[in-house]
Amino acid sequence: MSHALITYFKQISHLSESSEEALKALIHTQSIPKNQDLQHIGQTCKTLYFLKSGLARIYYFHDGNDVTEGFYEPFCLIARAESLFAGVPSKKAIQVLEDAEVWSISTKDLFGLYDTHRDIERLFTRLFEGAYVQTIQRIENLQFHSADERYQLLAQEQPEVLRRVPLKYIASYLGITQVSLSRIRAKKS
Amino acid sequence: MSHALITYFKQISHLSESSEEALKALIHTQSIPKNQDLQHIGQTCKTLYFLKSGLARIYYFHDGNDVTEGFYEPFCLIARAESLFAGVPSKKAIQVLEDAEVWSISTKDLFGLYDTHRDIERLFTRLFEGAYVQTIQRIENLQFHSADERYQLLAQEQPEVLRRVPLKYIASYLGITQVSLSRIRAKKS
DNA sequence: AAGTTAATTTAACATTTGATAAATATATTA
DNA sequence: TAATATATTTATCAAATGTTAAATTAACTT
Repeated sequence: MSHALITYFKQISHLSESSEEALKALIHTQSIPKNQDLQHIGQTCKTLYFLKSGLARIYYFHDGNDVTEGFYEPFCLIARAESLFAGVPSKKAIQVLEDAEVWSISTKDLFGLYDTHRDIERLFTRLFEGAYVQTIQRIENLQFHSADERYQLLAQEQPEVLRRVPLKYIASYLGITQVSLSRIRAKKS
Repeated sequence: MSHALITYFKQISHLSESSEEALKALIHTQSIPKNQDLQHIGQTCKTLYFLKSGLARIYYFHDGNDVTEGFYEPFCLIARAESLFAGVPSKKAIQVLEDAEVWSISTKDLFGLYDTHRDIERLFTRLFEGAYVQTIQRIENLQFHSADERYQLLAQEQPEVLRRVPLKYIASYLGITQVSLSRIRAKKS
């Protein structure tokens, strides 16, 4: 029986039959209702998530304000890498924005497979490299584009987010206030 | 004879005697004069750099303007990861800001050691994880701090940069104009 | 050292974005 | 459906940052 997540993994990096089975055994599936946290602020990141359906965000509080760090669509690796790799509690939470089906993998279990299954190690190294590259590109975006341009870029890269996510979450992701975002949208139409 | 870079590596992650030797054999040393590019725009990243002395930056052009992406001090991994991991030419260059001694390692040679020297693979995975974590933290900084706050943060984290780097490079790193930066500094004193 | 170039500061004004509050629209619940 | 809570837009004014140009300072060259 093929597993959609494993199928996706195999597009990223080759997996042996045995690695495929070993990895499949680690994947848990959960249903999470809209607006619920998948991981809370203060927990150390020890689980990797992938959405089967729905939409999620990572958020934190800055001076009491809710700030969205990123939006995540199905099959995209969701993890708080700054906590995972530093081994410290995360100031960020993962929240599901719609009723969602979620796949999760314990990092402890996963890393335990690295010694005997190098292809699995390679796969996840690749996934994290991809996430790293996206993070670099996001800096370019934040560093030298106006709020307006950042909005256009989001519209290009994650159009679903604009359609399905409340503006208040989008505004902080773009680094502006809701009011500013509302103005930017008003100019378009 | 101990090699300063290897000594640094061993603080990050354990290396066997043989890995230490294999790695040492890959390290090249060069002297680069002030303001010279170590890698040019358009080249695909195939070399990792570490400064023995001096100071460097990664920069690119946005709408004809020189934008500094980051500053690098001795022993810090310098690479254009978005090019290395995607295998595409980089829009960014690496420039030395002072006369510098540079260690370099070919990624092809390095990756060739991964199969036989897992501790080397682990070491570099760690180095890139560290760079990734820093990139995430930089986003937090850019996303919700004023120009003033971003300047203070740089002063805390890389005070040497403020002392030794021309303001024009610092301004674009902070995502503001030179004139704005000058104003911010004027307020302090 | 004088002359030249480059870097930094200052000033004046324009534009963008923030803050606050009120008005409107949309979604949720009894 | 009515009532209530949430989300979004609009308006006004204040603050931050951008743009351009000129003045000053520092660095480099002959």
